[in-house]
Amino acid sequence: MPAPDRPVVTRVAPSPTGSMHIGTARVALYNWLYARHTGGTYLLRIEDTDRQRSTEAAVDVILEGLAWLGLEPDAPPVFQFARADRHRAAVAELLAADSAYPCWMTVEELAAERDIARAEGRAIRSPWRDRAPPEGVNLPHVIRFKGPLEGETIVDDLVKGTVRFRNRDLDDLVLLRSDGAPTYNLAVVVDDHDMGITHVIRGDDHLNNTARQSLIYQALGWELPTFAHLPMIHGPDGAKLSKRHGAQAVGEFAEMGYLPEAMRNYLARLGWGHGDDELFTDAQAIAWFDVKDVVKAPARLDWNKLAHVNNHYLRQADDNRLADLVTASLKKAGTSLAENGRARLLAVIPHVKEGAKTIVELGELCRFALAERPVTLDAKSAALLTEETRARLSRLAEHLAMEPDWSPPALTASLRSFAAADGVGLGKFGAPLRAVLSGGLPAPDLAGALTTLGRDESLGRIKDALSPAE
RNA sequence: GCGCCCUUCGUCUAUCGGUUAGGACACCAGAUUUUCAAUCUGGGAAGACGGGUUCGACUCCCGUAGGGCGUACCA
Repeated sequence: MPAPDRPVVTRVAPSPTGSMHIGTARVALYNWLYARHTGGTYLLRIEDTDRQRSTEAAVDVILEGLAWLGLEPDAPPVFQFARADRHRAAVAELLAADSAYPCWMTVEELAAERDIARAEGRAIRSPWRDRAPPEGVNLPHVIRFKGPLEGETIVDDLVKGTVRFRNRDLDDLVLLRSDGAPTYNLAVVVDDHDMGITHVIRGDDHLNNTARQSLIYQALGWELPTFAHLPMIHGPDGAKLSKRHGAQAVGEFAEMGYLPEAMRNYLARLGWGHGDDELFTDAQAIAWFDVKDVVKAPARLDWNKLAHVNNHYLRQADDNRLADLVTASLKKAGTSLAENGRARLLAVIPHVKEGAKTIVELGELCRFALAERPVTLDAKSAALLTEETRARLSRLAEHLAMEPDWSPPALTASLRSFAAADGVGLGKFGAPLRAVLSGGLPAPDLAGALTTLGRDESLGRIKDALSPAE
């Protein structure tokens, strides 16, 4: 346990695989929240010891993902691979202290031992643990950790509580591969120590590793950090979250039109709670968050709730920002804006954003306003234009043209007064009016649609529909 | 096989031995109505199972079942 007066240092340590799992995003968020809550520091380490998969592009995906989420680290990232010499030096220390040993087992021998060990229900053991080196000196070998065979290792986890492991169930893990490359379990310990990490907050898929890592800390004579293992995020069906559940990577959520602040709120609430609070600001989350309140059980991703949270933030978002996002989203879908597109977007967004769950959906709701005259009507809309409704729309156009105040309340009143004057209910001309204004695309209420389009465009669209193209 | 973790409404959660087990999303019904949505009102919905401990258990202990993770010269 770190000294209580030492300032908190947390870290998120993803491996660059080409995408950033949403679970990683939540781990980052919790580390960030805890660091902010305690006035500590939040760091990033790229675990790039797997040279095959670790590309610059894969690293960028992580950096961009964190930036998008607003969870950038407080210092430049540490690259694990670059610290390989330091890791090897730590192994030299372990070797000198008789806490590690070279192992010359061949892959075949290892496979055979694995089979026997499994059959006997025990951990694998290397014969080289207590044996002198072989004759031929330069044979390839790995360096293994020499852990205790008796007693138990206790992990005091902030989330899971006290977890006990019998040391005899723990095998002597490989520290250095036969090519001299450090392994993950060694590297994390050395890096977390060197980076001064006080709280290791990570996915609970690492809980089993923790016992063996604790042993390494002890062998090196280092103070243990506090551990907190977070449950994983599953798909709606309870299985491990994967592509087939709709999305898995942070970038996919961004592309689908979720707002980063919505993701933060949703992810924070998934596996952690503060009474009945559902929607909260970053400041509130920081004030309330504590790792010890994290739930123990894995949580399932719920698209409905995410949509609800996203809608909440969409309503609050600045319209200019939304216009930017919608523009980008439409562009991705192959629609580029006309010259007055920006102005039209800004006019329509306030009227439709309450009904949108995502940016993509918001874009769909904006489409009717972006259409160029003459607006093409879909079949259903065209069918509404009978002789009778045309005549009524014509009278309505005259009526609206005289309306001095082109605002929602005035237009609502105007539509009512027209209905009265024409001796019909709103239902008689509401649908056709909507049809000629929107062409059949989704649109807000009539007054909202008229306001969005403006006087000229609205009257123009009505007029277009009255003189059908021959 | 062995080891470790987990288990409250469909989902996310509250409860920290004594509650009519609360909230949110979703769902259902109704209201509103110019489409869809939004909005408003109301409703149904839970402690996996079996043993203990206790005056009292969702809460503590044990077992069972189910799920997850690990068991790599991946991370």
